[in-house]
Amino acid sequence: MNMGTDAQANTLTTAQIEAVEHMNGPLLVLAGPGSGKTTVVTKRIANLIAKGVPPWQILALTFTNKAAKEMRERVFNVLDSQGLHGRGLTVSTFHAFCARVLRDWGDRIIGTTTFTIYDTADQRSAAKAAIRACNLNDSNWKPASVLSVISSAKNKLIDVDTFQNEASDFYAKSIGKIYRAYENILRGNDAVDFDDLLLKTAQLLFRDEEVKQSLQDRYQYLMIDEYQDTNHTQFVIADNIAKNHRNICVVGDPDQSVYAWRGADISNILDFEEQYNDATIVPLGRNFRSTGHIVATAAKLIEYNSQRKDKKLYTELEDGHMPTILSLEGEREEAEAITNEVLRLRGEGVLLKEMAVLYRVNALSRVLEDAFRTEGIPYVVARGTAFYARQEIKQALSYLRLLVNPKDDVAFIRIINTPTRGIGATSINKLEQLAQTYGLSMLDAISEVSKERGFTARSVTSMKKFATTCHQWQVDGRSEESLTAAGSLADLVERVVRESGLEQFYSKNAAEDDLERLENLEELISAASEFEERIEFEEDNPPTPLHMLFSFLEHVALVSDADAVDPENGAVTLMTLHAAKGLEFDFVAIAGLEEGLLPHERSLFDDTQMEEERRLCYVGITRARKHLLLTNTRRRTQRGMSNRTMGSRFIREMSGTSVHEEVAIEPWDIPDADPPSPCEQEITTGSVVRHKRFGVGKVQRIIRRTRGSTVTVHFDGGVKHLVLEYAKLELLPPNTSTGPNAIY
DNA sequence: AACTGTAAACTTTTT
DNA sequence: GTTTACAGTT
Repeated sequence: MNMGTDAQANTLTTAQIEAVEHMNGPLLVLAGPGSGKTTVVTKRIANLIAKGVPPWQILALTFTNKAAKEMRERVFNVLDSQGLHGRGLTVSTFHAFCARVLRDWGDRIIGTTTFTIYDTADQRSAAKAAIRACNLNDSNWKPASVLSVISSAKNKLIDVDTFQNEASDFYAKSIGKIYRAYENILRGNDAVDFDDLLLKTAQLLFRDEEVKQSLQDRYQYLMIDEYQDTNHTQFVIADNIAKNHRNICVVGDPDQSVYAWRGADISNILDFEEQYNDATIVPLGRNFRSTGHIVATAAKLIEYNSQRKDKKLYTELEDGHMPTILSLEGEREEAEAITNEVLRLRGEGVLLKEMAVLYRVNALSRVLEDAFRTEGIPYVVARGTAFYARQEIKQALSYLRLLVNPKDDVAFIRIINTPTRGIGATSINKLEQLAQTYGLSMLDAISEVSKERGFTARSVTSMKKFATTCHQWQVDGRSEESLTAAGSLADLVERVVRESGLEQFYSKNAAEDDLERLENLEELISAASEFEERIEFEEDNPPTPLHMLFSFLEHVALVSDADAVDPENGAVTLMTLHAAKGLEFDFVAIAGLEEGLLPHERSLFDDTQMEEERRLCYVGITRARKHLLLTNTRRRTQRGMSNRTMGSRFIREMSGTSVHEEVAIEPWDIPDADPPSPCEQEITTGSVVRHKRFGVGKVQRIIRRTRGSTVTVHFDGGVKHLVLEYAKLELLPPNTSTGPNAIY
């Protein structure tokens, strides 16, 4: 597995050379998949340095830590070969960069530089508390949906004041109130969420001339990768840094924009020419990665998107193997077909680390994992975030967070009684009240706890002991002794795991999952130790364990799934299509090409979302260098229910001279063990069907087409013409009576 | 206060 | 099929 194409060795195309040698002024590189984008970016950075730009004046922003790491390594390699060095060069993710800015200047905008970064679960707790604080019913106001509104506001640079000013209806006004309460909670806890990292940095650039000057002066050259996936707030940050020198280079591909749902604003890349009207534009259309049939298939698919600039994608590589589309009976068979292909290709000498299986939703990984395990094929699931979401890890991290940020009440509440130490819900509520009235953090409020205030003797003792332990950790984390001690971060983490009682708590039972939790805690300690070894710091200014802990917690908060992809591993990678962006493999399998899965059901009725699904599929296809296998099933079990499926429209769109279609199961060959229920029989004239909205009706007429068959159904409420594919009609036994109250 | 079992909701994708 | 929330029991 590799990022970027090395295949082209040292010869660059004219277009690539133009991009590499461009120095000053805005530059837009429109880089199709496999067009040597990473090569161009790395060589361009190296070229800037070779031409005398000090490395520390260059800022390169990527999407994942893994991409940043890879880019940094490749730049350093190029520099090494030229006898140059890149010390001080900043290659970072957008979020990590903003976190660093706020570590330096955060006191000017959020009142602290020692903030905690809240993850999704922490955000949910804060949002719940905010909803409660507004006296709103949290069954009507779901934390998740409220948060998504707040998040998309923040991604558009809309702060609380603006939001409330613009709120006109009851709904928006209520959300505005929750937004404000949520912000108050975060500020009170010295915490930021993911979106705050961007929003607060952008605001800082607006409001604080000194910060703006400092950043503008330092970063004379700005480079942004995956520009099609940046949101408006990110644009504002970049624009403000580059405003004066205008040395901004953005690289991206509108056809690979797959994060609109997360606030990515495709107009950032589409309007770049207008924003920077003297921009040089370099299109890279030649694909160096994939063989001819694969490129042709991808090109064919993406042409179905209407909202796009036509861009030719071509290759001069040989045609190679045809992509195979394979239809299987169920997901077990699908997984088996994929492992079979993996084994076959391994026999041909393809390395396992050069193979990947991609899917639309994480839930699909389970069956695939089973198949890989039974076949004994090494595999890695790219799910970097999952580890840190485990309860025992979250608990350990909460202890660590409280250590560096005593105001973090969300962390406090999570661990004050884990492991159980006799402090129940009532005591915690009372403590919360107490903290509120005194304007203290919950941890600090413990000093005000007493029997006179209505706490039980047991809880008072427990709480005081808890506070003392936390305090001791803080003191030791700052101590001079451990300041220079090697392994101090890992030691600190280990100590907290032990002294918090977590270790003992999970050692008590011999239960299998407790054993696993213990192992995970061990793994957290090794992760800390690994982090410690890797981190770079100025020699004259070694960090205290507490500082190290800050960086570690920040690192942990900003990992992405794709970061878990280990190029050294001799294993097949399993991951979502989203996580696969920017990667490439010799062999790629994409599972679940079915209507409702890819494209996902939530995109079926929205053209814009449908186009994003198509781009996602396009991204998947273009990850493959030589071998591509696309699979689907006739029936799939989801949420414990087995359902019939329909082949993805994308298959139809791709099929043609460049792909090879196979049906492993004949359409009528449905296994006897699982006889068809009435619902699975075909709808014909006279069939009685049920529609979600219109109720039960009788089919009067069917017009069959390869695409978009229509049915005319006589419902009680009238005659309707429906597109069979979309209507999701449920077939009922022929003699069912029709009518509004008819029950199957 | 702590633990146990059952009901309900739930998954798109993620920094 | 999995996770979370809540009610009921000790």
